[in-house]
Amino acid sequence: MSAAETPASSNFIRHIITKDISDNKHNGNVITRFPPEPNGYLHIGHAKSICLNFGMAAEFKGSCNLRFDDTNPEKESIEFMQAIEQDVQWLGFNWSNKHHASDYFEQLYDYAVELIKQGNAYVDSLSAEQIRQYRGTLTEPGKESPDRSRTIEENLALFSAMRQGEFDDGQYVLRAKIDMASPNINMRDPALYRIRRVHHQRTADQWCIYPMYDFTHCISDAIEGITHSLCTLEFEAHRPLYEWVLDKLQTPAQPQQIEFSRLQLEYTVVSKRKLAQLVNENHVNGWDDPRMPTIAGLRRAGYTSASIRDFCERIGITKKDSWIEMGVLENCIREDLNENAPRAMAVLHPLRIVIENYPDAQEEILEVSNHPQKPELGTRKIPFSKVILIEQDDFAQTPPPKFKRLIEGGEVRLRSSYVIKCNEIIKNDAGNIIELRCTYDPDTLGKKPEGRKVKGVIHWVSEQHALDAEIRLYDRLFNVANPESENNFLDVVNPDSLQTLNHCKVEASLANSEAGNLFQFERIGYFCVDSKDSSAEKLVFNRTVTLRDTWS
RNA sequence: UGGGCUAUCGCCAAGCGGUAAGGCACGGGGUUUUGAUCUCCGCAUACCCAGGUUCGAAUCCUGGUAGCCCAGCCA
Repeated sequence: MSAAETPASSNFIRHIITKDISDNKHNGNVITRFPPEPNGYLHIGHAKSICLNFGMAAEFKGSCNLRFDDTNPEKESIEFMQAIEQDVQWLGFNWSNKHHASDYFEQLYDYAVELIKQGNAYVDSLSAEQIRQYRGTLTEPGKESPDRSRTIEENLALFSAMRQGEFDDGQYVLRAKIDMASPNINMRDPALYRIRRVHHQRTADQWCIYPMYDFTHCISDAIEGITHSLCTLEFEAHRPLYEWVLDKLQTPAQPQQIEFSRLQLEYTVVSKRKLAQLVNENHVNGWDDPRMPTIAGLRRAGYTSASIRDFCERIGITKKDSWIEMGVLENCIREDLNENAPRAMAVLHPLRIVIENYPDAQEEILEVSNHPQKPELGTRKIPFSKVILIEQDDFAQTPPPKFKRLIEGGEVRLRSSYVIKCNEIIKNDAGNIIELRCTYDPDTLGKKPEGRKVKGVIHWVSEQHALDAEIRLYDRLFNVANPESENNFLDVVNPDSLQTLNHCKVEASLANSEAGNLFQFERIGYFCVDSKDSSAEKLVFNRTVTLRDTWS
């Protein structure tokens, strides 16, 4: 894991923690937490937060908790919790402790009672709509609720009755008594508890009142002894409230909230609501669709956890509103796979070639290196025979300038094999090229041809030995850099984000591949054996990313 | 036009008063049985703008400008 390595460049959070340690703040401890709400799958933006929280803890010999912020049962589920745990672990991190905000419901209730006893919270009977009106605007102060002057005894009785289920949903709400004229709208008597008769995935029907984020999060942090509560920038305006609550209550610790900017990645969306919509309206095939920026989607597409960690390291941590180019993410997986993925040959759009001077029944077994720069990755055996398949666009009847593949009367190198020459083009009645007649030079296996230069090298498979495969070519999900800025982001979904090729031919050695295996199909890109749909009977590969292409 | 935050190369990002790191992208050369990889070279007299302090400013001060966040009984 990269956490132990010396970072190439630092960030402001590391500076803060370093200084806190040298000041012996929090007794020199570093305890962080990753606190997702289990209302969807984790995405690449969460990966940034996970790497930061777990990374800082590891770097400073501290600890990091996983905490489910499960205070809004309407949207949450066990399925999401399980997926989240799996994704965090897959990313390579282990939490010190696993908690749930719901573990603290009883303590939270007691703290709320304490606030009421102090005169710092009250039960309000205003409707949601009235509260909104009373709140004022950005430029005008709000006005106080008539219930603000309720006595402590009344508030205590009412709050208890709220818990006992004596009121309807929405009839009352517990509010912090702060300042209805605060220039920070979040401080205008924010709601702390609401009545909601919803079955909770963990506490079942034990509660009919649920604490709000602003009340729950700071106290949960304090209970767990969190020292540095790292969150995204939109919570910046909530920090005064976070501190207000902890200041009023006698909590076991004084965590410090620090905000950083959330990840924005071009050509995708990173909002759980929108990702859920893509799934629910079937624009993609589930949360783990390889086009999704979810951890599960990236994993299924073939991204390694190391590449995602590398990405998070490279983009850095700041408070700037920044947009990361998709090329940065793609570059991370290319770098990993170039280094580690064994090579193989696959023909996506086959064109038949008959080698006229090759003996009919002959077949040779070629021993081919799995990686051109890493002999330690071994070799594999590839059969060569009279009829082979090449990529349709590796032949051109009227070649464009600088074309260095096969042309009529020209020669080309078959990767890891012989040099062939095209003698004749066979077309069908419709005028389409259906076959090429070639000859091979038997003296070019493993050596350069005599007296001439052959520039092009193309990949191929032996027709009779090749395996059928379905290959899924994925492209960016959206065709504009910032889909979120559209009136309706669904209008800019890329209709060609998935192209399924059903009659591809791959080399025979791939018969033994297993779900999740990664390969570089030479000259095409990196591909992953699909973890759900691939089988021995029907191989299915997902394109993770193309090779860099400086020609076309 | 309330409050908070941010502004360094096309995109990220170091820098914390001593004279602009690095990555991605891009351009060019070399190697190469992947137009891949690898490798070499180039790529901000300049840090949102305008003043000021200083021997010296991206870093400090003053005043602007632009962008982002906040008016859920969501998180």
